[in-house]
Amino acid sequence: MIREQLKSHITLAIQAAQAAGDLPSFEIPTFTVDHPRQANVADYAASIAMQLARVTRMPPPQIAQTIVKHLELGEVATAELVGAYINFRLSQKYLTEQVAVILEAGKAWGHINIGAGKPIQVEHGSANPTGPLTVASGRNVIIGDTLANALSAAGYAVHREWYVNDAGNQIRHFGESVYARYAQQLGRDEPFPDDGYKGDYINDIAKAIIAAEGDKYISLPRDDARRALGKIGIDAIMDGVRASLIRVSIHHDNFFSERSLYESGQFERVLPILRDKNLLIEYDDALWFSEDGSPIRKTEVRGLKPEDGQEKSEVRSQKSESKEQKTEAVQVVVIRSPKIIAEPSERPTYFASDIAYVWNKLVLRGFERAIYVWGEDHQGDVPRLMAVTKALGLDPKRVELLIYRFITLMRDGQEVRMGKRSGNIVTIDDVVDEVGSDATRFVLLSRSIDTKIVFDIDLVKKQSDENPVYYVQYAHARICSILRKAEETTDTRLGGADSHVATDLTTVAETLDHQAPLLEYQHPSELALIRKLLELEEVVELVSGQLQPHHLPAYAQSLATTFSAFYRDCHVLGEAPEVTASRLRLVRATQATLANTLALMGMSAPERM
RNA sequence: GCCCCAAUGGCGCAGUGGAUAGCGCGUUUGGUUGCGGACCAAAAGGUCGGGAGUUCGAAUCUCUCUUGGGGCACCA
Repeated sequence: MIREQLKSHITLAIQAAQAAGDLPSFEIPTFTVDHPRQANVADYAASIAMQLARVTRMPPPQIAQTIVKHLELGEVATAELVGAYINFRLSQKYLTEQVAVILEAGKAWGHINIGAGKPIQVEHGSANPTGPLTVASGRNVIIGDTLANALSAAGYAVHREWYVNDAGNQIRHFGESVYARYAQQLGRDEPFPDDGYKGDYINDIAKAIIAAEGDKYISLPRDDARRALGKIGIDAIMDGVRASLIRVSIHHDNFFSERSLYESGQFERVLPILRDKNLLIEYDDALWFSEDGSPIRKTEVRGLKPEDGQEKSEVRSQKSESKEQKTEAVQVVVIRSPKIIAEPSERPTYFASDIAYVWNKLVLRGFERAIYVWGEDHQGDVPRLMAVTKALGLDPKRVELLIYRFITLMRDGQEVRMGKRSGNIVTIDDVVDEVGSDATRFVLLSRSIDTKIVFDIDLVKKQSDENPVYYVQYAHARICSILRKAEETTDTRLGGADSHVATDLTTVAETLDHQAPLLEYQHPSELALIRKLLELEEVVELVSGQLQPHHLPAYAQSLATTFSAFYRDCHVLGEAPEVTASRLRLVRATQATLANTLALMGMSAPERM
């Protein structure tokens, strides 16, 4: 990447200056080369001279001058001093060459290799398998999938996983619900459980089971029937979820069963690690994890209100003693208890699963990093997962938890309230049916994960003409139109081959891709466009490094805008043959960049709209 | 009460310790005898919530206050 190149040039210049005695001896600190806030100032700028003022005891402008004196940039760029800033402007020659680089890379343009093939897991989705995929979970999977795309482009070996919560109380309620509907449809007078799932889809599942297997479960003992029907129901739900995911271009490498952590004995094998460190404590008939191994007191039980004033004041005085203590609240969580479920051996708590699961990810499967995409409702669970990761002797930096804020769905000017239990849900399918997958993905990606998104279905539909998603795709379609037109009017200017070869867009594109560069680009709008194309690598670095997918839509829009300026200023077809050919190559490179950006976001790049 | 997140033009949001804080929408005024007008240009619009601190330099880091959102079940 050009930014890295410039950095190493600066480093070399500093070392040369030191060797020549122009700068004193010191260790070069980490520094950055950035885009100036105002693009017309320079392409890149370094403020290293100001950083070095103290260590060199020289005035910053003089340091900058000294560095520039020793800078050898070749024909890549020119350096200019502005005060203590070293400003770089990429040369026309360099920029022109980059178009060939982009065309050569093609679909791989934008791929960088900071990941070096390291195995990394992105777990996303993982909604309870008790109902269809909701639009609320849509943000989860779309964030996760896009990050996985970006990490993959950044050179990591990415594994995409969905964690199926197929154990626990919710699953029991779900099984009971399916059983009740099943029995009711077979004419039994079966009461529907109070905690049951009331959605119509439960009826559909029951109906399908009856159609496929008849009434055979009715004669089984109730608990057995409940379990069996629950399992069938989960499979049915997950089949539906998978179908919904495909519609938004999301693929998981694995659907990991929570239950398998117990059935395989993994959980029982991990537990001794904590026991050996004396971090497991028996209290009140339950098994607890205590981060520092201290005994459990009632006041420490998460969420339990102190029962008398004395304990309460004890807690308060402890908290207010020092600020360090406040931030390091000890994590105390129950692992299993007969109060949660009568047979704790069958299935401990959700947190117990988390323990075995993180061990499974980092140790058994050897992912260097495990990224979790969680909704804000799980925000409170972050400290305990980090605590147990540490307790297992694993580097907590390997676990990265992304907490995104929920979306508010609006329809007919009103907020749509959702709840899986009540059956009042808006599925991702509903939204995709109305506004399409591309718009759904773009809208849900367009803001930082810390920002609540108001997804107004009517607005997204109504505004479609002015919607950024169409603006971006329009730019791509327009490019394709130019390439098509080039094919119609083609002659030898398209690169030596006989003029009848180009029969479709692909052929034109391939011809362009392998053509030798003809002219050096010099129009400001041409050069601005190339600079913008080069940013894709930086965006991939940014998104994968900071795990912030919202930079992608922003870049896509900015790229489309820059292309529009070029389109306005630089006519492509019908110019002098070399000009047309050069600009066609640039247009083609823009198409590749735009298409790759859209692909990272999981969106289509339409040739016509 | 404790924890997490946020506060940046009218609205919605970007912003990596660095130069004159950007983008979209909206508003105003313009632009087509051109490869797709689903387009483009110009203008107006900011004490970056308040205060203190660190730093050569703070929208960005620290502390504090204010306001808003979320989380604080032996639920998942």
